[in-house]
Amino acid sequence: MSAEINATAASLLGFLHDGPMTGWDLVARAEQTIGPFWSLTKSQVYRELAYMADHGLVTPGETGRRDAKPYTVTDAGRAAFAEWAARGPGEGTIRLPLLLFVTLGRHLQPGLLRSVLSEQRARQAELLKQYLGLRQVLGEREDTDPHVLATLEYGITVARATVRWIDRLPPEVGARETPHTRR
Amino acid sequence: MSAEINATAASLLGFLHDGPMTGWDLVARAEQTIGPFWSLTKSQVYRELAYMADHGLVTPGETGRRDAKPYTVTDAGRAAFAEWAARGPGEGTIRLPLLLFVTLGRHLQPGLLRSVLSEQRARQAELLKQYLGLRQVLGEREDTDPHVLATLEYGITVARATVRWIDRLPPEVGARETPHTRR
DNA sequence: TCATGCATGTAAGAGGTTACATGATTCG
DNA sequence: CGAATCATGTAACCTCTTACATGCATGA
Repeated sequence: MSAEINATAASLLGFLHDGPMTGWDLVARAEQTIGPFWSLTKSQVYRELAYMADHGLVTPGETGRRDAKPYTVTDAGRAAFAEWAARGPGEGTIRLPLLLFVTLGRHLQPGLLRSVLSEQRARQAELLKQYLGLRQVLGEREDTDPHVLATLEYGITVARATVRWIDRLPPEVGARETPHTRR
Repeated sequence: MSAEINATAASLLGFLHDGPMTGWDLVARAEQTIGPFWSLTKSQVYRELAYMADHGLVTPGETGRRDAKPYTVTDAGRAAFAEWAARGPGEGTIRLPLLLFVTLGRHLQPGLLRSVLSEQRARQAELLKQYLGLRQVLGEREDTDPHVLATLEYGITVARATVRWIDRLPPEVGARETPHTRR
Protein backbone atom coordinates (compact mmCIF):
# COMPACT_ATOMS: atom_id res chain seq x y z
CA MET A 1 0.00 0.00 0.00
CA SER A 2 1.44 3.34 -1.00
CA ALA A 3 0.96 6.74 0.58
CA GLU A 4 -2.56 8.08 0.67
CA ILE A 5 -3.15 11.04 -1.55
CA ASN A 6 -5.99 13.50 -1.94
CA ALA A 7 -7.77 14.41 -5.12
CA THR A 8 -5.54 17.41 -5.68
CA ALA A 9 -2.37 15.33 -5.55
CA ALA A 10 -4.06 12.71 -7.68
CA SER A 11 -4.83 15.24 -10.37
CA LEU A 12 -1.17 16.25 -10.46
CA LEU A 13 -0.06 12.64 -10.66
CA GLY A 14 -2.54 12.10 -13.44
CA PHE A 15 -1.08 14.94 -15.45
CA LEU A 16 2.43 13.69 -14.78
CA HIS A 17 1.53 10.41 -16.46
CA ASP A 18 2.03 12.29 -19.72
CA GLY A 19 5.63 13.09 -18.87
CA PRO A 20 7.73 15.22 -16.50
CA MET A 21 6.40 18.66 -15.68
CA THR A 22 7.24 21.53 -13.39
CA GLY A 23 4.84 22.97 -10.86
CA TRP A 24 4.31 25.87 -13.15
CA ASP A 25 3.48 23.57 -16.04
CA LEU A 26 1.01 21.69 -13.88
CA VAL A 27 -0.85 24.83 -12.91
CA ALA A 28 -1.09 25.82 -16.55
CA ARG A 29 -2.13 22.36 -17.64
CA ALA A 30 -4.85 22.11 -15.02
CA GLU A 31 -6.12 25.54 -15.94
CA GLN A 32 -6.31 24.63 -19.60
CA THR A 33 -7.72 21.16 -19.50
CA ILE A 34 -10.08 21.24 -16.55
CA GLY A 35 -10.02 24.75 -15.17
CA PRO A 36 -13.75 25.30 -14.95
CA PHE A 37 -14.36 22.10 -12.98
CA TRP A 38 -11.26 21.61 -10.98
CA SER A 39 -9.68 24.69 -9.50
CA LEU A 40 -6.25 24.63 -7.97
CA THR A 41 -3.73 27.25 -6.96
CA LYS A 42 0.01 27.20 -7.23
CA SER A 43 0.32 27.10 -3.45
CA GLN A 44 -1.47 23.80 -3.44
CA VAL A 45 0.56 22.48 -6.31
CA TYR A 46 3.93 23.20 -4.69
CA ARG A 47 2.71 21.81 -1.41
CA GLU A 48 1.46 18.57 -2.90
CA LEU A 49 4.57 18.19 -5.03
CA ALA A 50 6.73 18.56 -1.93
CA TYR A 51 4.60 16.03 -0.09
CA MET A 52 4.73 13.59 -2.95
CA ALA A 53 8.47 13.99 -3.41
CA ASP A 54 8.84 13.29 0.31
CA HIS A 55 6.91 10.08 -0.09
CA GLY A 56 8.63 8.94 -3.23
CA LEU A 57 5.66 9.33 -5.53
CA VAL A 58 7.52 11.76 -7.74
CA THR A 59 11.18 12.58 -8.20
CA PRO A 60 12.49 16.02 -9.00
CA GLY A 61 14.78 16.19 -12.02
CA GLU A 62 17.66 18.55 -12.55
CA THR A 63 16.84 22.20 -12.39
CA GLY A 64 16.58 23.58 -15.87
CA ARG A 65 16.55 27.16 -16.99
CA ARG A 66 14.95 29.69 -14.69
CA ASP A 67 14.96 27.25 -11.77
CA ALA A 68 12.45 25.05 -13.53
CA LYS A 69 12.29 21.79 -11.60
CA PRO A 70 10.59 19.01 -13.55
CA TYR A 71 8.97 16.20 -11.60
CA THR A 72 8.68 12.64 -12.85
CA VAL A 73 6.13 10.17 -11.56
CA THR A 74 7.59 7.01 -10.02
CA ASP A 75 6.17 3.50 -9.86
CA ALA A 76 5.01 4.23 -6.34
CA GLY A 77 3.34 7.33 -7.72
CA ARG A 78 1.55 5.36 -10.36
CA ALA A 79 0.43 2.91 -7.71
CA ALA A 80 -0.84 5.71 -5.47
CA PHE A 81 -2.72 7.16 -8.39
CA ALA A 82 -4.29 3.81 -9.21
CA GLU A 83 -5.36 3.41 -5.59
CA TRP A 84 -6.91 6.82 -5.57
CA ALA A 85 -8.72 6.05 -8.80
CA ALA A 86 -10.00 2.76 -7.43
CA ARG A 87 -11.74 4.67 -4.64
CA GLY A 88 -13.80 6.44 -7.27
CA PRO A 89 -14.75 10.08 -7.57
CA GLY A 90 -17.03 10.11 -4.54
CA GLU A 91 -19.90 12.54 -4.34
CA GLY A 92 -17.85 15.67 -3.86
CA THR A 93 -19.11 18.70 -2.06
CA ILE A 94 -21.08 21.09 -4.18
CA ARG A 95 -21.47 24.72 -3.19
CA LEU A 96 -23.02 26.94 -5.79
CA PRO A 97 -23.37 30.44 -4.40
CA LEU A 98 -25.80 31.36 -7.17
CA LEU A 99 -28.22 28.69 -6.06
CA LEU A 100 -27.96 29.80 -2.47
CA PHE A 101 -28.71 33.28 -3.70
CA VAL A 102 -31.78 32.15 -5.57
CA THR A 103 -33.04 30.15 -2.63
CA LEU A 104 -32.80 33.18 -0.39
CA GLY A 105 -34.26 35.41 -3.08
CA ARG A 106 -37.26 36.21 -0.98
CA HIS A 107 -35.10 38.11 1.47
CA LEU A 108 -33.08 40.11 -1.03
CA GLN A 109 -33.58 43.73 -2.01
CA PRO A 110 -36.10 44.06 -4.81
CA GLY A 111 -34.37 43.77 -8.15
CA LEU A 112 -31.10 42.43 -6.81
CA LEU A 113 -31.79 38.84 -7.68
CA ARG A 114 -33.08 39.86 -11.05
CA SER A 115 -29.89 41.73 -11.90
CA VAL A 116 -27.72 38.94 -10.55
CA LEU A 117 -29.56 36.47 -12.73
CA SER A 118 -29.22 38.53 -15.84
CA GLU A 119 -25.54 38.96 -15.18
CA GLN A 120 -25.18 35.23 -14.72
CA ARG A 121 -27.06 34.61 -17.91
CA ALA A 122 -24.65 36.81 -19.81
CA ARG A 123 -21.69 35.06 -18.22
CA GLN A 124 -22.97 31.62 -19.03
CA ALA A 125 -23.80 32.61 -22.59
CA GLU A 126 -20.29 33.97 -23.03
CA LEU A 127 -18.82 30.81 -21.56
CA LEU A 128 -20.93 28.72 -23.87
CA LYS A 129 -19.63 30.63 -26.85
CA GLN A 130 -16.05 30.06 -25.75
CA TYR A 131 -16.65 26.37 -25.21
CA LEU A 132 -18.21 26.00 -28.64
CA GLY A 133 -15.24 27.72 -30.21
CA LEU A 134 -12.86 25.47 -28.34
CA ARG A 135 -14.78 22.38 -29.36
CA GLN A 136 -14.51 23.46 -32.96
CA VAL A 137 -10.76 23.81 -32.69
CA LEU A 138 -10.14 20.66 -30.69
CA GLY A 139 -12.56 18.61 -32.75
CA GLU A 140 -10.54 19.28 -35.87
CA ARG A 141 -7.27 18.08 -34.40
CA GLU A 142 -6.69 14.37 -34.54
CA ASP A 143 -4.58 14.19 -31.42
CA THR A 144 -7.28 15.52 -29.12
CA ASP A 145 -7.98 13.26 -26.17
CA PRO A 146 -11.66 12.30 -26.33
CA HIS A 147 -11.77 12.45 -22.53
CA VAL A 148 -10.85 16.10 -22.54
CA LEU A 149 -13.40 16.67 -25.25
CA ALA A 150 -16.00 14.90 -23.15
CA THR A 151 -15.33 17.26 -20.25
CA LEU A 152 -15.74 20.18 -22.58
CA GLU A 153 -18.99 18.68 -23.76
CA TYR A 154 -20.22 18.63 -20.20
CA GLY A 155 -19.41 22.28 -19.88
CA ILE A 156 -21.40 23.01 -22.99
CA THR A 157 -24.33 20.96 -21.81
CA VAL A 158 -24.48 22.61 -18.42
CA ALA A 159 -23.91 26.15 -19.67
CA ARG A 160 -26.71 25.69 -22.15
CA ALA A 161 -28.99 24.19 -19.51
CA THR A 162 -28.24 27.05 -17.13
CA VAL A 163 -29.09 29.70 -19.70
CA ARG A 164 -32.36 28.01 -20.50
CA TRP A 165 -33.13 27.61 -16.81
CA ILE A 166 -32.70 31.33 -16.25
CA ASP A 167 -34.83 32.15 -19.28
CA ARG A 168 -37.66 29.99 -18.04
CA LEU A 169 -37.71 31.24 -14.48
CA PRO A 170 -41.18 32.48 -13.50
CA PRO A 171 -41.62 36.23 -13.03
CA GLU A 172 -42.19 35.88 -9.29
CA VAL A 173 -38.58 34.90 -8.86
CA GLY A 174 -36.77 38.08 -8.05
CA ALA A 175 -39.99 39.87 -7.15
CA ARG A 176 -40.34 41.22 -3.64
CA GLU A 177 -42.61 39.67 -1.04
CA THR A 178 -44.16 36.66 -2.61
CA PRO A 179 -47.57 35.90 -1.07
CA HIS A 180 -46.52 33.11 1.23
CA THR A 181 -44.05 35.36 3.05
CA ARG A 182 -46.80 37.17 4.88
CA ARG A 183 -47.56 35.70 8.21
CA MET B 1 -20.83 49.02 8.35
CA SER B 2 -21.58 45.79 10.19
CA ALA B 3 -19.39 42.76 10.72
CA GLU B 4 -18.21 40.94 7.62
CA ILE B 5 -19.69 37.54 7.15
CA ASN B 6 -18.97 34.67 4.85
CA ALA B 7 -21.44 32.87 2.64
CA THR B 8 -22.01 30.18 5.25
CA ALA B 9 -22.98 32.68 7.91
CA ALA B 10 -25.06 34.53 5.34
CA SER B 11 -27.02 31.42 4.53
CA LEU B 12 -27.83 30.95 8.22
CA LEU B 13 -28.83 34.58 8.54
CA GLY B 14 -31.01 34.18 5.49
CA PHE B 15 -32.83 31.24 7.01
CA LEU B 16 -33.25 33.12 10.27
CA HIS B 17 -35.18 35.80 8.42
CA ASP B 18 -38.10 33.40 8.58
CA GLY B 19 -38.03 33.34 12.36
CA PRO B 20 -35.91 32.06 15.27
CA MET B 21 -34.24 28.71 14.84
CA THR B 22 -31.78 26.54 16.68
CA GLY B 23 -28.54 25.30 15.19
CA TRP B 24 -30.15 21.95 14.75
CA ASP B 25 -33.08 23.47 12.89
CA LEU B 26 -30.72 25.35 10.63
CA VAL B 27 -28.83 22.23 9.65
CA ALA B 28 -32.09 20.49 8.85
CA ARG B 29 -33.45 23.46 6.96
CA ALA B 30 -30.32 23.84 4.85
CA GLU B 31 -30.35 20.14 4.11
CA GLN B 32 -33.97 20.24 3.01
CA THR B 33 -34.09 23.39 1.00
CA ILE B 34 -30.70 23.57 -0.63
CA GLY B 35 -28.81 20.46 0.40
CA PRO B 36 -27.61 19.41 -3.04
CA PHE B 37 -26.12 22.81 -3.83
CA TRP B 38 -25.02 24.16 -0.53
CA SER B 39 -23.48 21.71 1.90
CA LEU B 40 -22.84 22.64 5.48
CA THR B 41 -22.04 20.68 8.60
CA LYS B 42 -23.20 21.22 12.13
CA SER B 43 -19.68 22.12 13.21
CA GLN B 44 -19.77 25.05 10.86
CA VAL B 45 -23.24 26.04 11.95
CA TYR B 46 -22.39 26.17 15.63
CA ARG B 47 -19.16 27.98 14.90
CA GLU B 48 -20.83 30.65 12.78
CA LEU B 49 -23.68 31.04 15.24
CA ALA B 50 -21.18 31.65 18.04
CA TYR B 51 -19.33 34.16 15.90
CA MET B 52 -22.49 35.96 14.94
CA ALA B 53 -23.79 36.05 18.51
CA ASP B 54 -20.42 37.52 19.50
CA HIS B 55 -20.87 40.26 16.96
CA GLY B 56 -24.49 40.98 17.72
CA LEU B 57 -25.89 39.68 14.46
CA VAL B 58 -28.06 37.16 16.23
CA THR B 59 -29.25 36.82 19.82
CA PRO B 60 -29.76 33.51 21.57
CA GLY B 61 -33.16 33.10 23.15
CA GLU B 62 -33.98 31.14 26.26
CA THR B 63 -33.02 27.53 26.21
CA GLY B 64 -36.08 25.47 25.49
CA ARG B 65 -36.59 21.78 25.88
CA ARG B 66 -33.58 19.54 25.33
CA ASP B 67 -31.18 22.48 25.53
CA ALA B 68 -32.61 23.86 22.30
CA LYS B 69 -31.25 27.39 21.94
CA PRO B 70 -33.16 29.44 19.37
CA TYR B 71 -31.37 32.31 17.68
CA THR B 72 -33.08 35.44 16.46
CA VAL B 73 -31.65 37.72 13.81
CA THR B 74 -31.05 41.31 14.91
CA ASP B 75 -31.15 44.52 12.92
CA ALA B 76 -27.36 44.36 12.67
CA GLY B 77 -27.77 40.83 11.40
CA ARG B 78 -30.20 41.92 8.73
CA ALA B 79 -27.79 44.67 7.73
CA ALA B 80 -24.87 42.24 7.52
CA PHE B 81 -26.97 39.95 5.41
CA ALA B 82 -27.93 42.78 3.07
CA GLU B 83 -24.27 43.75 2.72
CA TRP B 84 -23.31 40.22 1.89
CA ALA B 85 -26.09 40.05 -0.65
CA ALA B 86 -25.01 43.32 -2.23
CA ARG B 87 -21.61 41.76 -2.94
CA GLY B 88 -23.34 39.21 -5.14
CA PRO B 89 -22.80 35.47 -5.39
CA GLY B 90 -19.32 35.69 -6.92
CA GLU B 91 -18.05 32.93 -9.12
CA GLY B 92 -17.55 30.32 -6.47
CA THR B 93 -15.04 27.54 -6.72
CA ILE B 94 -16.23 24.51 -8.56
CA ARG B 95 -14.61 21.14 -8.04
CA LEU B 96 -16.39 18.22 -9.60
CA PRO B 97 -14.43 15.04 -8.96
CA LEU B 98 -16.35 13.22 -11.65
CA LEU B 99 -15.13 15.64 -14.29
CA LEU B 100 -11.56 15.29 -13.07
CA PHE B 101 -12.03 11.57 -13.35
CA VAL B 102 -13.25 11.81 -16.90
CA THR B 103 -10.42 14.11 -17.88
CA LEU B 104 -7.88 11.65 -16.57
CA GLY B 105 -9.77 8.71 -18.08
CA ARG B 106 -6.89 7.88 -20.34
CA HIS B 107 -4.80 6.86 -17.38
CA LEU B 108 -7.37 4.77 -15.55
CA GLN B 109 -7.63 1.02 -15.49
CA PRO B 110 -9.64 -0.25 -18.43
CA GLY B 111 -13.31 -0.35 -17.55
CA LEU B 112 -13.02 1.74 -14.41
CA LEU B 113 -14.24 4.94 -15.99
CA ARG B 114 -17.01 3.08 -17.72
CA SER B 115 -18.30 1.63 -14.48
CA VAL B 116 -17.96 4.94 -12.68
CA LEU B 117 -19.98 6.60 -15.38
CA SER B 118 -22.73 4.03 -15.33
CA GLU B 119 -22.92 4.34 -11.55
CA GLN B 120 -23.15 8.10 -11.88
CA ARG B 121 -25.84 7.76 -14.47
CA ALA B 122 -27.89 5.66 -12.13
CA ARG B 123 -27.36 8.10 -9.31
CA GLN B 124 -28.38 11.08 -11.39
CA ALA B 125 -31.43 9.29 -12.74
CA GLU B 126 -32.48 8.43 -9.19
CA LEU B 127 -31.93 12.02 -8.11
CA LEU B 128 -33.95 13.25 -11.04
CA LYS B 129 -36.82 10.99 -10.04
CA GLN B 130 -36.73 12.34 -6.50
CA TYR B 131 -36.65 15.91 -7.70
CA LEU B 132 -39.60 15.35 -9.98
CA GLY B 133 -41.59 13.83 -7.14
CA LEU B 134 -40.70 16.75 -4.91
CA ARG B 135 -41.70 19.24 -7.57
CA GLN B 136 -45.04 17.52 -7.86
CA VAL B 137 -45.65 17.81 -4.13
CA LEU B 138 -44.36 21.36 -3.74
CA GLY B 139 -46.08 22.55 -6.89
CA GLU B 140 -49.45 21.60 -5.49
CA ARG B 141 -49.02 23.55 -2.29
CA GLU B 142 -49.87 27.21 -2.48
CA ASP B 143 -47.42 28.32 0.18
CA THR B 144 -44.35 27.08 -1.68
CA ASP B 145 -41.71 29.75 -2.18
CA PRO B 146 -41.13 30.08 -5.93
CA HIS B 147 -37.44 30.64 -5.21
CA VAL B 148 -37.10 27.25 -3.61
CA LEU B 149 -39.00 25.78 -6.50
CA ALA B 150 -36.61 27.52 -8.90
CA THR B 151 -33.63 25.91 -7.19
CA LEU B 152 -35.32 22.55 -7.50
CA GLU B 153 -35.91 23.28 -11.15
CA TYR B 154 -32.19 23.84 -11.59
CA GLY B 155 -31.51 20.47 -10.01
CA ILE B 156 -33.91 18.85 -12.44
CA THR B 157 -32.38 20.61 -15.40
CA VAL B 158 -28.84 19.67 -14.51
CA ALA B 159 -29.61 16.09 -13.53
CA ARG B 160 -31.39 15.61 -16.82
CA ALA B 161 -28.53 17.21 -18.74
CA THR B 162 -26.00 15.04 -16.94
CA VAL B 163 -27.83 11.84 -17.77
CA ARG B 164 -28.06 12.79 -21.41
CA TRP B 165 -24.42 13.78 -21.45
CA ILE B 166 -23.40 10.37 -20.19
CA ASP B 167 -25.66 8.63 -22.69
CA ARG B 168 -24.12 10.52 -25.56
CA LEU B 169 -20.50 10.01 -24.63
CA PRO B 170 -18.52 8.45 -27.50
CA PRO B 171 -17.40 4.84 -27.08
CA GLU B 172 -13.72 5.82 -26.88
CA VAL B 173 -14.35 7.44 -23.54
CA GLY B 174 -13.56 4.79 -21.01
CA ALA B 175 -11.65 2.72 -23.52
CA ARG B 176 -7.98 2.01 -22.84
CA GLU B 177 -5.19 3.67 -24.76
CA THR B 178 -6.77 6.00 -27.20
CA PRO B 179 -4.53 6.50 -30.25
CA HIS B 180 -3.05 9.83 -29.32
CA THR B 181 -1.61 8.45 -26.11
CA ARG B 182 1.17 6.67 -27.90
CA ARG B 183 4.26 8.70 -28.24
C1' DT C 1 16.42 49.09 -19.61
C1' DC C 2 12.04 48.03 -18.42
C1' DA C 3 7.90 45.42 -18.65
C1' DT C 4 6.27 40.91 -19.06
C1' DG C 5 6.33 36.20 -18.39
C1' DC C 6 8.51 32.20 -16.25
C1' DA C 7 9.45 29.96 -11.99
C1' DT C 8 9.63 28.76 -7.10
C1' DG C 9 8.26 29.08 -2.82
C1' DT C 10 6.54 30.72 2.42
C1' DA C 11 3.20 32.45 5.87
C1' DA C 12 -1.04 33.28 7.71
C1' DG C 13 -5.57 32.64 7.96
C1' DA C 14 -10.15 31.15 6.55
C1' DG C 15 -13.14 27.53 5.70
C1' DG C 16 -14.60 22.76 5.84
C1' DT C 17 -14.60 17.74 7.49
C1' DT C 18 -14.41 14.06 10.80
C1' DA C 19 -14.29 12.11 15.07
C1' DC C 20 -15.26 12.55 19.71
C1' DA C 21 -18.11 13.58 23.84
C1' DT C 22 -22.30 14.39 26.32
C1' DG C 23 -26.95 14.39 27.62
C1' DA C 24 -32.31 14.97 27.26
C1' DT C 25 -36.69 13.28 25.42
C1' DT C 26 -39.82 10.54 23.16
C1' DC C 27 -41.81 6.44 21.52
C1' DG C 28 -42.48 1.67 21.25
C1' DC D 1 -36.16 -0.11 29.45
C1' DG D 2 -33.92 0.58 25.21
C1' DA D 3 -33.51 2.64 20.69
C1' DA D 4 -34.01 6.54 17.97
C1' DT D 5 -34.06 11.27 17.60
C1' DC D 6 -33.17 15.81 19.27
C1' DA D 7 -29.62 18.93 20.68
C1' DT D 8 -25.17 21.12 21.60
C1' DG D 9 -20.65 21.50 21.36
C1' DT D 10 -15.06 20.64 21.12
C1' DA D 11 -10.69 19.17 19.01
C1' DA D 12 -7.91 17.91 15.49
C1' DC D 13 -6.98 17.98 11.11
C1' DC D 14 -7.08 18.85 6.23
C1' DT D 15 -7.71 21.82 2.42
C1' DC D 16 -7.89 26.13 0.04
C1' DT D 17 -7.08 31.06 -0.63
C1' DT D 18 -4.52 35.31 -0.40
C1' DA D 19 -0.72 37.93 0.24
C1' DC D 20 4.02 38.23 0.38
C1' DA D 21 8.84 37.52 -1.27
C1' DT D 22 12.36 36.48 -4.59
C1' DG D 23 14.79 36.13 -8.82
C1' DC D 24 15.87 34.81 -13.91
C1' DA D 25 15.03 35.40 -18.90
C1' DT D 26 13.14 37.40 -22.90
C1' DG D 27 11.77 40.73 -26.06
C1' DA D 28 10.40 45.42 -27.23
